[in-house]
Amino acid sequence: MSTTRNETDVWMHCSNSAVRRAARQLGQLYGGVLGTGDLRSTQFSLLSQIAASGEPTLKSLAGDMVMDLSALGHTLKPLLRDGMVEMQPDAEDRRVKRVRLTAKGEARRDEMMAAWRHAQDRFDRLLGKEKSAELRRTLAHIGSPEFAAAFVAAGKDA
Amino acid sequence: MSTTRNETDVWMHCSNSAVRRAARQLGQLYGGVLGTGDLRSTQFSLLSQIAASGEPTLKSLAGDMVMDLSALGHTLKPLLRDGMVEMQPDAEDRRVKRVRLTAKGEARRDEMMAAWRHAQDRFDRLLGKEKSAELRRTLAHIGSPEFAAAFVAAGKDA
DNA sequence: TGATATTAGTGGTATATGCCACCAAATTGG
DNA sequence: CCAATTTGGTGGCATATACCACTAATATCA
Repeated sequence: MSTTRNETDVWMHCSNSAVRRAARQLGQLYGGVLGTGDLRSTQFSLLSQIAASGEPTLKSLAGDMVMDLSALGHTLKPLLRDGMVEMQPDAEDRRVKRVRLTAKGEARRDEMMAAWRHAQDRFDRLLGKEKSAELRRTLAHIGSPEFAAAFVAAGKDA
Repeated sequence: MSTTRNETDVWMHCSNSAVRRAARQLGQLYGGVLGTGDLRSTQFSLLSQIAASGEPTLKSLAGDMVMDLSALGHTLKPLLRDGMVEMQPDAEDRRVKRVRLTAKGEARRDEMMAAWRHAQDRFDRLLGKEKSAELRRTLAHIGSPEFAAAFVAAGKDA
């Protein structure tokens, strides 16, 4: 009755549309596997990055996530409210705030790890392990500050 | 001062995190090129898909965009308000509503096409034309209903 | 045909994310 | 050391997106 899928579809031409569409799909699929627990898949990502960073400042975390600083602040609010993370001002520079996981946050994240691995395994199997790794490399590159800088620089002339 | 970028970063392991992060980056970069006009890059994508589909029903458009039906409804609201699109009930089936671009919507979209092409060209040049096309193919596959079905089916056993 | 199930959309609520204006703290230049 | 600038965060507002409960219209089938 629809879903005509022809060559005029946007995501065949526009990388931005394509990656957003894929993000929606993966959000649904991973979310389905993670189930309706305390944490959504985006929050799981954020907690994981915080854990990987140690005790990052909001600024550096926003940079790592390629997220607007204020967007990060907003996104953290429910996690603070639910006691998954805590924030405290830096001792050296009183402008700076650092985030870290609470015990509860770590516990919840640990509980989700198994389900996440299921989802990721399924994805890898479906796309092929090598293709999947290659895709992550490409996307990591696109998300890098070097890529952003080069993209902006490429527009200086035109 | 930060951005330590080590192998523990989430997007090296999690395709979902990786694609979301890349989506944020491209949103910024394309958005920067498109400038602060009437339409954001997401709205441009949506208008383009509507144009490509002819006069789609909300349901089929949501399917094409891999978007929740209600999310699509919400996303369309500002576009309706600003007269970019219009909706009318289907003649055959009174449950169904169809969307189409207004003259204004088409005009605005046309105005943005040049800027969009600049952004896309820059992206293609930076990543390499072939790699870029390959990426879009991969992402289109991930966004396809077949992929979603296979992903869900792969979880039936475990 | 009439009860039931399915389908398409709507509205509410919550998270996700960006831009802008603003504030406080720190840095820099004289 | 003080004034101007830069830097890190916050809050408001708007869009993006999901899930749920609900309604209206259609399709099914006994």
